[in-house]
Amino acid sequence: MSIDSSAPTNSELEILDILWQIAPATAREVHNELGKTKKTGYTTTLKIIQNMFEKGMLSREPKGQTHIYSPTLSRETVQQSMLGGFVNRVFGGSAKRMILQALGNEQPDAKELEEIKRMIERIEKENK
Amino acid sequence: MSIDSSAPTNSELEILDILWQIAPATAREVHNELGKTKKTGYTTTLKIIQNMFEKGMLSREPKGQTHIYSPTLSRETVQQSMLGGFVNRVFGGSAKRMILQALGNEQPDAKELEEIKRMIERIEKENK
DNA sequence: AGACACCTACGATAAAAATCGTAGGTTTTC
DNA sequence: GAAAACCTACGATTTTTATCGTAGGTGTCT
Repeated sequence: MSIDSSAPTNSELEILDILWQIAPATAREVHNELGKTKKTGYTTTLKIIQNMFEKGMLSREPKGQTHIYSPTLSRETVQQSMLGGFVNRVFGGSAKRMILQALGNEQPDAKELEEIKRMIERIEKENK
Repeated sequence: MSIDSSAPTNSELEILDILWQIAPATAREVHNELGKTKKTGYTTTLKIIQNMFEKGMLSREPKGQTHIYSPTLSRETVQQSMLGGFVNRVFGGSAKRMILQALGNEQPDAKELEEIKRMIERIEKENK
């Protein structure tokens, strides 16, 4: 068993990423988007989408002879749970260490730093 | 091909985690540590360690009839590259969005927030 | 020397993920 | 209404990861 059984695989994440932008959409539409950066067959995309539906990651509605798919979870929800798993696995559960490393390595620009600082100050006020 | 071909799998990461603490160490020693939280056989641990050696993730030296293993990359280096891959895959490359999400969800305590703020201010000074 | 304990290497198996081919059904178009 | 162009479902294959069993070597203890 995996650490987070609801974590999408990389291929699933690519599909979610597209669906979060264009949902509701058919498998064909997802595949066309995917085709811009990937060269796999249509049935491959379809199969992964069907697997995701089986797992409950996508919902679907029939339309004519095809299906229209949508993600069941929001981008934020999935990001949050994946972030939690990642921090646990890679940073021993310490979000602080992960953030410090990200700040050190990714060199965010001044505007981004300000935004992060504002976020921290807001949290500090809430905790007071 | 995966997005980051040097990314350790979860099992590999568990072993790295132990080796970063006790290296240099034999497969048996790693397995004993691992046994505290996992109940897999010794040959399983050994096989993963051998695969990691094949991939270049571990170096080893013979000692008597056994081998002594060490990670070839530091914890910080691996964390950094995994973090980069994760931000790309899950947050579309935006470290800022990832950090904001982490701050919002993980509820770090006041001391940690201060530490992060100090880090930001240090970076801001460097950029001036 | 014989028994026991330990080690390695190697291949077998299992499970999960990714990929594709094919068969069979609509819809569209001439 | 036949042909072309879609669609779906389903199974087969490949690849990767995880797991273990077994065969065989080296050393140790009595």
